Amino acid sequence: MTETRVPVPTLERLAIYLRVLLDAHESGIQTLSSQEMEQHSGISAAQFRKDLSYFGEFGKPGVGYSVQGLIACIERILRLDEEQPILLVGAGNIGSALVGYPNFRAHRLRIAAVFDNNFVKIGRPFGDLIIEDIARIREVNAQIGARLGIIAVPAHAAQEVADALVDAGVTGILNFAPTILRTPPHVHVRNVSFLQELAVLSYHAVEDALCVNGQARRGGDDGV
Amino acid sequence: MTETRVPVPTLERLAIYLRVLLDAHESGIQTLSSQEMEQHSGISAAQFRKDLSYFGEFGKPGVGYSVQGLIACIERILRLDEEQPILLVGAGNIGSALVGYPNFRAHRLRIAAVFDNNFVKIGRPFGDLIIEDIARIREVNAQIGARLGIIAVPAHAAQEVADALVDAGVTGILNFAPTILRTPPHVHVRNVSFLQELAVLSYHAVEDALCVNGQARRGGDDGV
DNA sequence: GCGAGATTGTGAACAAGTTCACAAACGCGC
DNA sequence: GCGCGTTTGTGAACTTGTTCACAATCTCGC
Ligand SMILES: NC(=O)c1ccc[n+]([C@@H]2O[C@H](COP(=O)([O-])OP(=O)(O)OC[C@H]3O[C@@H](n4cnc5c(N)ncnc54)[C@H](O)[C@@H]3O)[C@@H](O)[C@H]2O)c1
Ligand SMILES: NC(=O)c1ccc[n+]([C@@H]2O[C@H](COP(=O)([O-])OP(=O)(O)OC[C@H]3O[C@@H](n4cnc5c(N)ncnc54)[C@H](O)[C@@H]3O)[C@@H](O)[C@H]2O)c1
Repeated sequence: MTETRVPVPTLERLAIYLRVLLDAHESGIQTLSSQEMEQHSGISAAQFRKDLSYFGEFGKPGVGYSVQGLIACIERILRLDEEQPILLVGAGNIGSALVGYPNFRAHRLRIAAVFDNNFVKIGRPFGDLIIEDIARIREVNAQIGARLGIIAVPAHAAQEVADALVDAGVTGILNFAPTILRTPPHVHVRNVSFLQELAVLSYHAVEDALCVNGQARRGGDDGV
Repeated sequence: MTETRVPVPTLERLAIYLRVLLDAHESGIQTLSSQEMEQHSGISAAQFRKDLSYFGEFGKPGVGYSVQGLIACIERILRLDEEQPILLVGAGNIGSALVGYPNFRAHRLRIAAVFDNNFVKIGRPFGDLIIEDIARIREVNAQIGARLGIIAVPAHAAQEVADALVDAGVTGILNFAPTILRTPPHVHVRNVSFLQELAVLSYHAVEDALCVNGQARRGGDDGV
């Protein structure tokens, strides 16, 4: 385990492993080999072991990994070992789905406050919370101390909301709006784009249809 | 342009380019250089050109790319040049956000039918649609001919829904449920996991906080 | 305690994707 | 038409991430 920078794909998979482990724990399974992890996660056993090797040694040769122990380790790595408060901005469709989502709890992620700028909405209940004025975000987060924020506002408002989140002390942003956000270097942004996902599927769906129905046809495109 | 298999990251970026181009078109811009694309998309000019090179030559040296022309080309590549019907399964929170989402239109993606198995919901209106019985999915898609499906049901029901979608002729699935789906090889699946995204952010958010506040502290973890 | 069988952790080989750098292509002004 | 500044398209170099393969480690039964 030579301490290098951890690849992002590894972090993404860590969350998948964690889900599998929680399921296994639920089912009363005590121990899991990398082989079994491959079965359940679809990620190769070698990849699983390599991923963990960035952080230390968690398994026992000949046995596998303690489910409970590994859960604790991965949670610690991902800082999910203690509750992570989150600021949600945008009390619309997406925001609505998120506040009601029960699975966050299992990962100790909690939406701690919701903000909007529509003063018809401000003051109204939203899930367990009351919608707050976006103007008060700094002040509110002085209490909460959240490092994570979610942007669920229309694209044209996303940048100013990002600025407000950063100003309020957030260093990680999950962005649902279809825009590129400009943020200081210490702030991490991850974009969620359903359109992008569907576009990729669209390409493949038809591509494969051609290969299945017609004869497997490759190249042939003149390109001009 | 040697005809090779197109990398998935390239396809993902194609959707981003398309969005930038549509914005530019909206603003009346006629021509765009790869340099300008970098400005707007955050993706390097070289990457942009390399991505396009998988599909042909679309620009003019010394000038750049015709915005309108490139929009048409990328739409054709992503099969977004004619309407793509989509089957949505699960008329819950996520489903609700999706049916009401206006941006799909701009990409010629249309949710053509919604299915659920809760017979309190079946028959009710949902956006512009009426919720259909999941049992009728094959029959309904015989009319529609959709190749794309979205799974927005609880995790425990996701696999059977996936099977139903495949049976109905779908070859691309966007999956919101936190499970690994088992599908035939010709079916492409993309998973959307907010938890995963947040977990990655959680790692970085705190990691960076340490580097900013405390002294840049690396290693030191005993790992056992 | 010791051999058999299982499984880990990891360097080394490999694959995939990104960046570089430059020749070829273009438009424009003269 | 011709040189000049601009920008493309792309092989080659580089970087990053994945897979392989095997020595080292552990358990268990006897
Ligand atoms: N609905 C979907 O299925 C879907 C899918 C993909 C992406 N998105 C994107 O997610 C974002 C949110 O989508 P939605 O459907 O929830 O939108 P929505 O219109 O339902 O909600 C947006 C909310 O943001 C609030 N808002 C606007 N400007 C604000 C500001 N400056 N500060 C604070 N709040 C502000 C509005 O008052 C509204 O309550 C959009 O960018 C959309 O493109 C939505
Ligand atoms: N809500 C969120 O913010 C969120 C976030 C991330 C992931 N997800 C995931 O997305 C999925 C949907 O979430 P949601 O909040 O919309 O759930 P939901 O409970 O609001 O809706 C689920 C819908 O699926 C229907 N359904 C259940 N079994 C079915 C079956 N066999 N066939 C057809 N329909 C069936 C239910 O009747 C219900 O209408 C879940 O897997 C959830 O884990 C949700």
